[in-house]
Amino acid sequence: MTAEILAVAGAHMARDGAAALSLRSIARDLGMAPSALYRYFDGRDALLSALILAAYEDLADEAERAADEAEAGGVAGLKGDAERWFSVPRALRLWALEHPHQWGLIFGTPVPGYQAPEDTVAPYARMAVALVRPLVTAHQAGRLCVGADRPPASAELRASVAPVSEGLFSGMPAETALLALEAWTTIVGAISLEVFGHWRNTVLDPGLFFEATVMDAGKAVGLQ
Amino acid sequence: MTAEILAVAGAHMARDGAAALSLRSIARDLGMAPSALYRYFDGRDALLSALILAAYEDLADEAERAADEAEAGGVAGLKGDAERWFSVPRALRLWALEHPHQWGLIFGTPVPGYQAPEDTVAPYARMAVALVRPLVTAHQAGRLCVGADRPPASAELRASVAPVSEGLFSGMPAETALLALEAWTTIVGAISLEVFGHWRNTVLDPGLFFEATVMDAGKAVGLQ
DNA sequence: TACTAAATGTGAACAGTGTTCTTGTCAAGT
DNA sequence: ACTTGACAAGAACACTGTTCACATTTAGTA
Repeated sequence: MTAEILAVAGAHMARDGAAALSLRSIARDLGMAPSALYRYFDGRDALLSALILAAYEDLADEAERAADEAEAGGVAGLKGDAERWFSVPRALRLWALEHPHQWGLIFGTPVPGYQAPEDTVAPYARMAVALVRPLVTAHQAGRLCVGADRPPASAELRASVAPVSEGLFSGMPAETALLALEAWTTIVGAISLEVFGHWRNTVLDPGLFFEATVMDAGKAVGLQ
Repeated sequence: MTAEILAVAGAHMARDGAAALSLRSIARDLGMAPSALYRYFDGRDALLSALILAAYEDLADEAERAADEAEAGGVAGLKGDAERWFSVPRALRLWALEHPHQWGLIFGTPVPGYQAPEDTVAPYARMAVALVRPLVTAHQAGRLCVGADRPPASAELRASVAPVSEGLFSGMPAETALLALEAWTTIVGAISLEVFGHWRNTVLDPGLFFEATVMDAGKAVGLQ
């Protein structure tokens, strides 16, 4: 039953966005009284939180699926490093284009009266390791030439990215973590700008631009 | 009177966010009846549109002020190219941190029932030229070494960024426009990720990370 | 079988919202 | 003196989230 409520709530969200989510309209679609929903969720905010969590999980699943598929292409190099690197960002972008409102739920304006529950850090981490997996495999194969002409990062900067450096890139130079974070920043920025409609009359082929952007970011991290 | 309404509406927005903006509460603060507001704005959406436009203008003013100040430091090179390049992004970030809700209004989830009016393209363009000004001055001084080791962009890709290439970088290689757009993507991504709270337990010093990110992006465009 | 207790759903009510419409007032201009 | 317009108020309508008291069903157990 909880799942059924979540399903129709998700459908409403996908069609009208989070701001227009109405408990009464969901109840109408389910043939129930509005107050009946309170047996399963204590209020609109809780329902929205559940939807946000579901969006995180869905996006993380998508990222992992893309990473798995890229690795299945042959870690040895049947697919190039660049191609593997691109697969997760492409999957994220396609997911975002298919589910713009859910993307906005995760990376857009935070919804008021809602602070990210601890449950979102798990899917967020899954997404991060999926994105990063091609980088560490390339590093283990000795094909990641870090910081071509980049001066070494300061101690403060290295300390600032320590969580990522130690969590995702242990045993690798801190500059790699820094540059990977910058790549992540660029990827999220590119998808958000496109999904939120900022490329109008600016970037005529967002898909092409996205590919070039992600590839340049990958090169900056050390991929060739 | 219209200005007065906008003022208290802006105050409400800055405190509670756009989703919580209430016509009745604004009317209460003004000592008026809610219906009286309809003399000046035809509905909540129109008022929100005015606030969005005001946010665009404010942000563009800030960017231009920063660019002017950077140039006043001496175009000849009293300030370095890198320092000039960083000044506008820093101003954007500080503005966003001071006005997180207005930043969300511009670069966050699009508000439903609102499509960007034509009026926003003017401030958006002002912001773009302010950001780009240090790049073109560096180019004119012959200090912009474009695409160090980057292979030339394909014809389709160059065509895709033609609006920016011809509008902001006329007479300069299309790769510069592409890389500047990528830098813009990174800047917006970095600010949004920080303002929307995604650096929690990830980037410990967002200011430091932002500076490094923008500098790396500038170097990618050809600054040294 | 009879009783209990939990689970589930209903309906009315309250406070709040955006919006519209009718009415009223007040000031300026012929 | 009369009209026109701007400005504001108030009531009303259709919504919204939320709470509460009350039914109804279901399952488990003495």
